[in-house]
Amino acid sequence: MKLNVPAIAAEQAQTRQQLLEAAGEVFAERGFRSATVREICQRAGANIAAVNYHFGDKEKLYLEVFRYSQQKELERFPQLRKSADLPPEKQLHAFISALLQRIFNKGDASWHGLLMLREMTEPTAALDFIVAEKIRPMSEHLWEIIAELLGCRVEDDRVPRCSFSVVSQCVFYCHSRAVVERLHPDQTFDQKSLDELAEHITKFSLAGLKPFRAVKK
Amino acid sequence: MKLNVPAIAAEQAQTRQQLLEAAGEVFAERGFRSATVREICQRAGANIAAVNYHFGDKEKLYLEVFRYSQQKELERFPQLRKSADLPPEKQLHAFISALLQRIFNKGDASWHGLLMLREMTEPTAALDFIVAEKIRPMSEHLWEIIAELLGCRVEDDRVPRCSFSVVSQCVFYCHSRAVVERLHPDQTFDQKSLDELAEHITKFSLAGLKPFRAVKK
DNA sequence: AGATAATTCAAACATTTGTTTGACACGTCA
DNA sequence: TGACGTGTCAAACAAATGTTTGAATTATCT
Repeated sequence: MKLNVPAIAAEQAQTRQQLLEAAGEVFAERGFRSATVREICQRAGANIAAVNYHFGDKEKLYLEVFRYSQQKELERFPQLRKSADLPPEKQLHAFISALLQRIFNKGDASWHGLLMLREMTEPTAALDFIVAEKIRPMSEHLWEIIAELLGCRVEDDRVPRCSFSVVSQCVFYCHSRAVVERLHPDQTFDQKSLDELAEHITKFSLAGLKPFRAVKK
Repeated sequence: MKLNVPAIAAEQAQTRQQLLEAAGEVFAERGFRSATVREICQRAGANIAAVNYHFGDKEKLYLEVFRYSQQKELERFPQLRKSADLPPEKQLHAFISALLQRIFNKGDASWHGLLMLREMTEPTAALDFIVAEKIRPMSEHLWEIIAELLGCRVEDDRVPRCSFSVVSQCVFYCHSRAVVERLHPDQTFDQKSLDELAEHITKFSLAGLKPFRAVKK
């Protein structure tokens, strides 16, 4: 079964990347265990032996997918941090909005979020990588915003709890999407809904933070 | 391999139930696909053929586990609804507290929550059952509380959004437990922490609801 | 006790699946 | 041109796994 002539050298060295893309899809759809290297290779247009040749085995491919995913997401969403000149209320809104954008990123690789979701219920070494490279930086950024809004130090006990209260409202629509869709079948997640959602969460959170504000000093 | 003599007739008719218990554990630990009927039967002290004999096949066993789980939870947590004589603020606190108790139920069947978690990332027919039998009733109860706090009708658009903001803070510690543990390794989930958490979420939510209150009429 | 149905058991079957193998194609460089 | 390294391919291998089977065991009822 020979492919057509064009794109010879081009596709040649791309097998590895196509495997990563296909693996990302399949792992996200089926999970590590249920995903088969046969399907991955088929979707990548590669031979069954390609995975073992390029990555060693299925598990090494899985870990490599996360590095690849993280790298691609960095290209897609370069900034998100550093806007310290804005008032903290605006910063919080920007944070929430950006987080929702990432979560519902329908772009060319919507499997990033799904893969992370799977790591939640069944953590592997990949989750340590994700937390260290992705979640902790975001979390610390949010802490700074929250601490400023509360008027306390970042190390204060109230900061992580209130941060969780904010983040939880965002990730909820990702984690519990299946339930939300069953409870409210008409709910959509287009850009307009996302903006409204960010608005709601910001309003709710800013008000929710108030009783935790440090006493004037 | 003969077992010892005592508990003959007792264990005999229990094979089916022991299979359900063991299946609940294994499905929760490994997921539907990765769970093997061999391990389930081994943990239940039954023969490999027991699953097919008592339930038909692995998938029917899986669905039966959810019915069994739901039934057991109803025995464990009978009430949770109906306390309309209390002020809505107290009702909200009771709801949040009860939800956290359920989520972190360490009792004789801590796999209920894990199983639900897996259904989130990979919904099957079981999720429809759960939503209809378990989640929707709880959700509607919360709607009534929220509507009363907001001073609006249950059908108002603000009600489901604000409800999600409340529920999300509770289920977050279940869904993102793996991340929370990595960010805050010292965090525990004993009874005392749970009470404090319920306190926090209630305080945050009651304040968060304020700007959404209907204008006086 | 004896017949009948229900249940359990060890073994085998058929399929799936990750991995390996050895041959083949292609480009590079001496 | 010829040797060599890289990448690809079809086929096969070995292990795991859901399911089936037919005999053995146990319970139930007359």
